[in-house]
Amino acid sequence: MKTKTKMGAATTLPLNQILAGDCIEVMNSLPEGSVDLIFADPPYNLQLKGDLHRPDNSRVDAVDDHWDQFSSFAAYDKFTRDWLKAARRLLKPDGAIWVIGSYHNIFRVGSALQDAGYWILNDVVWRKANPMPNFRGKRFTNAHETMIWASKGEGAKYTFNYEALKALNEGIQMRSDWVLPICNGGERLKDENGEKAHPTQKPESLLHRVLVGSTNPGDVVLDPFFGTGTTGAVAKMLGRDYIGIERETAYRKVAAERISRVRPFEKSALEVTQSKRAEPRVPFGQLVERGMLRPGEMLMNARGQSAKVRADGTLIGDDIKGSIHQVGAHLEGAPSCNGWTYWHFKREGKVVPIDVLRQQIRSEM
Amino acid sequence: MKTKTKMGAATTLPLNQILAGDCIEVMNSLPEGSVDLIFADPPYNLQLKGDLHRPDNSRVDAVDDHWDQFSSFAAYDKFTRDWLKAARRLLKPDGAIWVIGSYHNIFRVGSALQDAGYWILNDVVWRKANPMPNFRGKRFTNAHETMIWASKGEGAKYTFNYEALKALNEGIQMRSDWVLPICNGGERLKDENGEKAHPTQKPESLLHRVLVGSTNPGDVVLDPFFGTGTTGAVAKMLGRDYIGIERETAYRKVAAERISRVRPFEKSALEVTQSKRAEPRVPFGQLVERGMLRPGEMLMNARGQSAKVRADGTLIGDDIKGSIHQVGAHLEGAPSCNGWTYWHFKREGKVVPIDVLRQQIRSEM
DNA sequence: CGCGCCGTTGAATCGTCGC
DNA sequence: CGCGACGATTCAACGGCGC
Repeated sequence: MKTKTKMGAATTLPLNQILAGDCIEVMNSLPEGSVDLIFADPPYNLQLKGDLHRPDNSRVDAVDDHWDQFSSFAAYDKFTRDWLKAARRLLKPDGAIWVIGSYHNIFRVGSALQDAGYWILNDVVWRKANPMPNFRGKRFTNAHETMIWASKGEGAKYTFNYEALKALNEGIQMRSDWVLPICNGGERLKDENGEKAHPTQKPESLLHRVLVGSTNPGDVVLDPFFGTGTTGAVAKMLGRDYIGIERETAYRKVAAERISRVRPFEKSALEVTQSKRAEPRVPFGQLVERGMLRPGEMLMNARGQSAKVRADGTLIGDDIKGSIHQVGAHLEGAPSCNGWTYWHFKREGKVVPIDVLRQQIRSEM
Repeated sequence: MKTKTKMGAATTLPLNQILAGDCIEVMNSLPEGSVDLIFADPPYNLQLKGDLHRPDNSRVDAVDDHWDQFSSFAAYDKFTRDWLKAARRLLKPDGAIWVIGSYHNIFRVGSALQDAGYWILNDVVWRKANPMPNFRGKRFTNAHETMIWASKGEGAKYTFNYEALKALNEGIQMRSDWVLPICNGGERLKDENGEKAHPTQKPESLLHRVLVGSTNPGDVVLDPFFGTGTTGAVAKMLGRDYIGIERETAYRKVAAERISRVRPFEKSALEVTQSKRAEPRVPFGQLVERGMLRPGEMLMNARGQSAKVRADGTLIGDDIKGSIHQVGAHLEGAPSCNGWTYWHFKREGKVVPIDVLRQQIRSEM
């Protein structure tokens, strides 16, 4: 696994390392536009009675009056806006960000994301298969957390491996609610005393879905609140490069040991079901040029209507000339039409979609 | 059913009526501290542009109504803060509020609630059993909406009928994620032309759970964005008093007719919420995400043929890629194959069908 | 009457490339 | 940046109709 190999705009990108320090300062020291994906699990230490600290570690005396409550939100908002701004600088133009939180902080985070210019693509609910019950019976069992997935701005491109996620879900497109168990059992990291090493360790299954869905092998994934390194561990498994930032020495130690034990999956297993969009374009005219279809030959649609192939790869119907797509759309009175699946030709008595010929060309490429 | 009977702090409370006008002005005309619960379904500010077509080229009937148009986030925020302030004035000290929204607006709403001094009790996810798919394959199916439940402030009392909800949930503590179908079929109200009367009518099952859980019979429930009156209809069924506020004459008319047809204490709404579930579907990909099977690992059939597991939950054999079922069917030359019983993996020298892993997941759900 | 097939529909921020 | 061309893309529920 490579370390310190990719060059950024200004300085070297420290790949597959856990950087020590405050995430905002560290992010500001990294080269602009160098990261494909950010996954962030920021602290949400709001409203925790008895042990309330602001994100800057100053202690909050009391939250029993309205003013102090507001000041606490204001401090959290400032912290959120600051780290989101630093994160935004690091993202490539076509990069994306995931942030996870609960009702204590996710509304602050979502608003700050929108205000900073990020473009929300989905909010995704992690529905915990085995949440902790609400012991006092005063509220609903808090059985989910919310993730926000956002691109760098409206109109920005982003990576979405639609077909791979659909495959993960056995052929049905992946929904915005994910049912996954919380992290426990052997996956839950323990410290020297046998206590859990981190209070909110995220399950690897969650990161697996995030990274399979919104990155490609070789992409750089940054986690500014690395904790015990679930993001790094799954990135390594999946052949992605990671950069972790973590303030606490104890977490960095646990994370480094954990990741060193991870064995990456073999490369061939990382190739994932591809979308047709990724396939090379084949102009319809090539079918004519190659003699797979002859000028003058008739194509048919499902309703038995036909159009004639011309030497330049256009079709001519009763009252329209144009591409396979245009003539199809015209006949259907539809705004658009995929001519490849719409039109058929006859060979040895059988009616075959012309897409078969395109597949043949692609397989030879 | 009573109307205009309860006395507020200053003036008469107009019970079981639909008030015409802007909700902020109307709320400001009602007596302070007079309402037990507010349920609000404000405009979502969807920001839709252009048309969207299904793969069959039919056009999606978008929510493009004038009431959902805002010029900016700032304008939406001002609107939200204003109506939340007016609502807060109306609430009794031990009252509570529910607001529903999607990722377009819910983060603005949640932040505004917190800033106004409300105390969030839960965020509750409505997981739609039958959402509209993502037709272009560019994002996750937007399969849920989010509701925020908040008391008037930290430490305020609020109504929570724990046992009633537990009973509704077959004896298990009610969770923060509710699986309910969207409103269609006979429940969906139509106008004179047979078109849907309102673009975003909420299902009665949703309101049923909200009102059973957070009000008592005789409580006053206010809905400032009444629409076609689902809140009023369910309140009447359950023996609660309602106050609706709605700007659009057409919606008020439909709502009034609808509510007049409601018989109180009908049990039908109860039946709606309790749909018996078949065994939950477990996608094979979950075994991979959860680390029960490793990408790169080999599965075997009874004849000793094998295929390799990939990171997206597909298999790759000698000459075929696809789902566990597809690859199995291919190897057998059969039209179909149950991959769950067909494929086996090795653990500690023993060969085990993968269905064992599926059973394990189901037992955790 | 029942079953299966077909058409319709739902709070949707739903392309990308080349010229 | 605008414009035109290419061409990719859907799940569950319900109602109506035909057999």
